[in-house]
Amino acid sequence: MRANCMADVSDEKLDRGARCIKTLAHPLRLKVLAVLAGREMSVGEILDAIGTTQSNVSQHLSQLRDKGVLASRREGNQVFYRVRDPKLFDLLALVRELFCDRPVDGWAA
Amino acid sequence: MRANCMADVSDEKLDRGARCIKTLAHPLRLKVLAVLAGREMSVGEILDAIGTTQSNVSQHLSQLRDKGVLASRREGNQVFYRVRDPKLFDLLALVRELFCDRPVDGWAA
DNA sequence: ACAATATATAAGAATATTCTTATATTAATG
DNA sequence: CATTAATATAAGAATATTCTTATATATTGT
Repeated sequence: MRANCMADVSDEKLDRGARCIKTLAHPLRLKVLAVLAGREMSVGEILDAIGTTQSNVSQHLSQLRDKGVLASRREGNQVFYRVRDPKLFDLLALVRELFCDRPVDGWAA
Repeated sequence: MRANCMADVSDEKLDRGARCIKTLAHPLRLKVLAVLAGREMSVGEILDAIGTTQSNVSQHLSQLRDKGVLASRREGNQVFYRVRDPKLFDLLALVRELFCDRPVDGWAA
């Protein structure tokens, strides 16, 4: 049954699926997820860790939150982001396993 | 250790990872994968199942093959494509699990 | 209320992806 | 070898994404 789990998927669902996957398909967003692995961080901390403009980080964070990948929480002046579901890292590990020659090395050719 | 599996990933590797994920991030390419679940198919058969131009399908198939998602085999006049690693469907199932409210329903809001 | 800090949003320029159209390649057949 | 069928490739137009710059909003402290 596994092999057939994708049969008869409607075009609309394929669109939504593609949009979801697209959410993960950007180096800065992957870096955000890497940095957020395990812990919660404020936008400022993420900004320091990532290295781009404040506006750019903010936009990527919004995108990740809008798609349900991240959750956020305001505390006074700051906003903290976290990965909503740790299964996400299983997914990313699977991506590596599938696309990498030598998984230990990280993302591959 | 799981939560930290993405720490210290180089920018270059993030780029490659994003490109890999991007390969899956298109409705027509997802549809190709759905259609190819389990079986091997010729370009012509895929074309019939997908519904777009011959050129367009061919380009998406190339992209999927170049990234290692699909493998191809020529037999006389025709070229047959297949999913290289069935783990791909585990990955897609995880995407659904993560992004869908009701997984049974398919890709979700 | 005002200034300072942290974050978000808007608008458009820069860039990348996708699609369309036309043409090329490859293999089979008469 | 000319023709047909199947698939691939090239070039550019159409479209979508990302980044930059400027500005807005929210919260805290004075």
